[in-house]
Amino acid sequence: MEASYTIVIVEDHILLSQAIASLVNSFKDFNVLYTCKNGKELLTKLKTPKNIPDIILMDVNMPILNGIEATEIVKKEYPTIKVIALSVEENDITIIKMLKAGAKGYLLKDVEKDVLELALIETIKNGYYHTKDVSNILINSLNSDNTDEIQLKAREIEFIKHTCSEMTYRQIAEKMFLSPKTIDGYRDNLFQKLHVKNRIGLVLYAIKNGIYKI
Amino acid sequence: MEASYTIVIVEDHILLSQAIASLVNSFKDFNVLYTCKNGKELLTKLKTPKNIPDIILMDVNMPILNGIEATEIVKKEYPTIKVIALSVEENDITIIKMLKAGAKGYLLKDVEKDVLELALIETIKNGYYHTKDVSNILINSLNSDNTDEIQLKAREIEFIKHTCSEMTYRQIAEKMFLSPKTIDGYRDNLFQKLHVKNRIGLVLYAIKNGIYKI
DNA sequence: TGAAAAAAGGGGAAAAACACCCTTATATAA
DNA sequence: TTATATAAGGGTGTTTTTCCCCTTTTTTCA
Repeated sequence: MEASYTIVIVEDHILLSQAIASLVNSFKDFNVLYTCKNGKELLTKLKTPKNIPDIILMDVNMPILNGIEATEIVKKEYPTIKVIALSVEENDITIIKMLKAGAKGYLLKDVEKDVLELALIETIKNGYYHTKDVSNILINSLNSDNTDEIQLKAREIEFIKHTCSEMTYRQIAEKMFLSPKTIDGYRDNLFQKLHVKNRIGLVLYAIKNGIYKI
Repeated sequence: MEASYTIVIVEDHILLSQAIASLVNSFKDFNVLYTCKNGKELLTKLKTPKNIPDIILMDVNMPILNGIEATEIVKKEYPTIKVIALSVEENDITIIKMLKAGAKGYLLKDVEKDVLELALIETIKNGYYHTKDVSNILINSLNSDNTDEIQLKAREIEFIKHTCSEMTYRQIAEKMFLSPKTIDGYRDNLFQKLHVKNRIGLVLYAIKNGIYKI
């Protein structure tokens, strides 16, 4: 029988993308339709009906259009496509965000290839696949109500970015056309909001959450 | 003819490791002997003579024993094995460190698979392979004498780590059983040494160089 | 072994960061 | 339409950081 399912890989590192493609192609019943470098490229591709796959293997950290945003759009526009997240990120919040966005599974990049194959099979069969680790994270996140997203405003993000660039608050004030006193307000506000003690806490938060890239 | 060359892959993310293995096995004339999760595992494996490969594809950022240290040891103990670095790291210093350690090539993880194959072929044939980008970095590094390694002392690293944990200098002084004034000296010294403007620069440096892990 | 370099400690002052608390528009939702 | 939230701006005072200068002690090495 010709029961082969089509996979699309979205991953910004081409070599890894092609390597994973090679692996997936070695699985019985699965073959890779094409690969993409980021979410934007994927959305362009999907506009052609013959480019609609059964499953998308989606990296989370990508430039231009990241995995979370891309998944949201894909689920809205092509609800039949199943998305499996593939990431090095073990961060609870990222995982939850990705699942909220509509991913049917979340695989860490240090699983065995058999797990990947199983995830593909199960997702076709049952519509989803979760490893034990991810299930645990999900359960924990339901218990503790840490789901309340800290929502940062564009202006606050701008401020944080400048802080990360070793600028003094006075310099930031000039750059943002605000008085140093207003900048003081931004800072005080963020310290409280993000539960940090000082500028360094801000920088750490920014790096953790992808606001500032090293 | 039976002219097949053996490859070992050292990479901490198992799925990627196996994916790259699948890719390399698809190349004519190359096949993967085995894969390792880190440098330590590699060194254990290499003790058995039949586990000596022609080429090692070595990730740079790994836990336990990283690519740079592992390469140094491999080159010393098994000088005939050729090491090719495989990394997402585009950082000049990392690349130079890796090449100094004895790597015969440095590939970024966003090259095409053909480049990987070419690198393997060329390394067998000529003993080395460099992409244009890496060659440029090498040339630049020879011109500018930024080769002078910044050598941090254990005590300085301790200080930086504390700084990264949102501690004030007074708190650090207590923790390190030093007077706040001595801590001042550490800081001033490091600012100069690492060419940074303030604490934030220190934190950024620490994260970039793996001194402080987020 | 004696000079040089590095580590440890410090004084004083200016600048910046931090904390707390306030006003005034301006939306925005009940 | 009146509460309520939110964005922008600010005052005052304390603490911490930063900078530039210095001395003493300990290592290092020529």
